[in-house]
Amino acid sequence: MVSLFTTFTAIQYEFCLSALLPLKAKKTSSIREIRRDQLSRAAFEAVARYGLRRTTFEKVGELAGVSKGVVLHHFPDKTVLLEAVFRRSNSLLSETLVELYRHATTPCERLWAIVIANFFETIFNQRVCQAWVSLASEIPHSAQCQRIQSACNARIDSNLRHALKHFLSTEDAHHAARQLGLLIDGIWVRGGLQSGALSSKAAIDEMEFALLKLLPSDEGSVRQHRQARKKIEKVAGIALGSRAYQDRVLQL
Amino acid sequence: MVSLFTTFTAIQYEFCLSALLPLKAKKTSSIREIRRDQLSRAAFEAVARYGLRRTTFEKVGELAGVSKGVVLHHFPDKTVLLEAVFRRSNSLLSETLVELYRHATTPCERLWAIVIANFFETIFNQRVCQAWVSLASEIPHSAQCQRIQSACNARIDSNLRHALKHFLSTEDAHHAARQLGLLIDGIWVRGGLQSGALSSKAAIDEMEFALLKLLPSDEGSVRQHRQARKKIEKVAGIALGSRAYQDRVLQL
DNA sequence: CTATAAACTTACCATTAGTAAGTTTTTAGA
DNA sequence: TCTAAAAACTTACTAATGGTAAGTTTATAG
Repeated sequence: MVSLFTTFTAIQYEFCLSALLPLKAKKTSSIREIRRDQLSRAAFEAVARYGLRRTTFEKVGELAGVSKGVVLHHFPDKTVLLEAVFRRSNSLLSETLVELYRHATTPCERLWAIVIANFFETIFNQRVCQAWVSLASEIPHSAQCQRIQSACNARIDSNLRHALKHFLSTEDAHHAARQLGLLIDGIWVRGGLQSGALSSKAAIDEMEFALLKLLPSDEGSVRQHRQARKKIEKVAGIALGSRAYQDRVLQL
Repeated sequence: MVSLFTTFTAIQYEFCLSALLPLKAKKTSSIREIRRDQLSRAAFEAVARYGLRRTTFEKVGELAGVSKGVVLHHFPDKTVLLEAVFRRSNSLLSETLVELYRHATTPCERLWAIVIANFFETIFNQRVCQAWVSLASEIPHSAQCQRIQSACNARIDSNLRHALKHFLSTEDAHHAARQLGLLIDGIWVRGGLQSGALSSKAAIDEMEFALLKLLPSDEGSVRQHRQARKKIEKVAGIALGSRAYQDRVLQL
C-alpha cells in the first residue's frame, strides 16, 4: 500500500534533492556519484584541516556524517580517494576559468580571466592553498594525479600563450606564458605556507605587476589592462557569486 | 688489558671517522648529533623515495641501517623527525648561499649568488624538489617548520632587496624581490611536480629572463649580468664541488 | 513480485606510531 | 683504574589505522 507518508531513506532524500537542483549541464547522478562527491568534499576538508598525514578514513567519514566503512566502500584505498579530491579541485578551477572565459571578448580580457580564475576569493585562500600543497605531494606517486596536473598546467599555459600572442612574438609569448605559470604556482605555494594569509587582491596585484613587466606597456595599454581587470573582476563577482555556482563550490 | 686489537663498536668507529673529517668549522659532535644527522638524512631519502604518507619509522631505520627503535629513541615522534629533516635541508641551502656570497663582490654578482645557490645541480633536482613539496605540506601544522620557512624566505627576500637596490628605487627593489622570491618557489614546485625533470640550467635561465625584465637592461648591463652569472657558476663549480662540501651534502 | 546488483555494516587482520621498561654501552669523576 | 650515572639501544607491548572479506539491507530492472 502506497501512502503519502511513505518514508524515505536518507540517501533517497539526498538523491531527490540533487535532482531538483537547477544546475545547468547536470547529469542525473547515481547514488554512487553523489556519495563520491560528498566524500571527496569531506576528504578535501580533512586534508585542509588536519594535513595529509593526519587525514584518516574515520575523520573523512566523520566530516561526511557516515562511517569509515562507507568511505572505503566507495573508494578502494587512500590513493584513489586523494586522486578524486585532486580531480575535484582541479575541475573546479577549470570550470571557473571556462565560465570567466565566456565573458572575455578581447585577448587582454582573456589574460585577466586566467588570472582572476586562479585567484578569486572563493578559490584562493589559505585553507585551500594548504590543502593544494598537501595534495601536490601525492602527485609524484600517482600516475592519475600526474596526468591531471600536467593537463591543467598545459591548458593554462596554452591559454596564456594564445592570449599573449596578440602582444608579443610567438617566442616571447611562449616565454612569458611560462613565467606567468611559474608565478601562479609560486603564489599558490606562498599562499599556503606564509604565516599571514595572502589576500586575493595581493595575489592579483602580483600578477598584474608581472604582466606589466612582461608586456610592452605604454600609457594606453596600461589603461586597457586596468579596464580589463575591472571588467573581469565584476563578471567574476556576478558569475561566481550565483547560487548555482556557490552550491557546487562553496564548501570546497 | 688494552691491546692494539681492542675491538670498536660501530658507533665508536663512526665517531672516530667524523672526528677525522677535515671539515672546517666542525664542532666535535656527540653521538646523538651524529645519529640525528644520519637519521634525518635517511628520513629525507625516505620522503623523497616513498612520499610523506609512505614514510615509516621502519623504512627510515632500514635506510639508515638501524632498527626502528633507534629512530624513535632519537626523535620522539614523526613531527619532530620531519622538522629535523626540514631544518637540515634549509640550512644546506643557507650554507650554500653563504659560501657563494663570500665570493660575490658586486651587487650583480650577489644577485647571481642567490640564484645559483637555489638552483645548482647538487641542490636542485627532481628528487629534492619532490621531497621539498612533501615537507612543505607539514609547515602549516608545525610551528617549528613555520619559523624555519619564514626565516628562510625573509633572508632570501632581504638579500634580494639589498642587491636590487643598486639598480632600482627602494620601492621597486622591494617589489622585484618579491616577484623573484615567488618565482623561485614556483620553479621549485614545478621541478618536483612536472613529469619531465627541470634541469638546473633551465631553472637558472628562467631566473635570468625574469631578472632582465625586472631590471633596467641596456646593452652594458646585460653583458654585466652574463659575466656575473658565468663567474658565480664557476665559483659554485669549485666551492660546491670540493670534497668537504660534497661529504656534507652529497647524500641529501 | 522477484532476482540481481548495489549500498551499507560488521568483524577481522596486518602495519604502524608511540610507550614503557628493560639491558648494554659510554662517560665523567674519584 | 674503578664506579656510578647517563645515555644508547633493545624488546615487548598498546592503540590507532588502512584495508579485507563476508554478511545484511536496500534499490532496481524485468
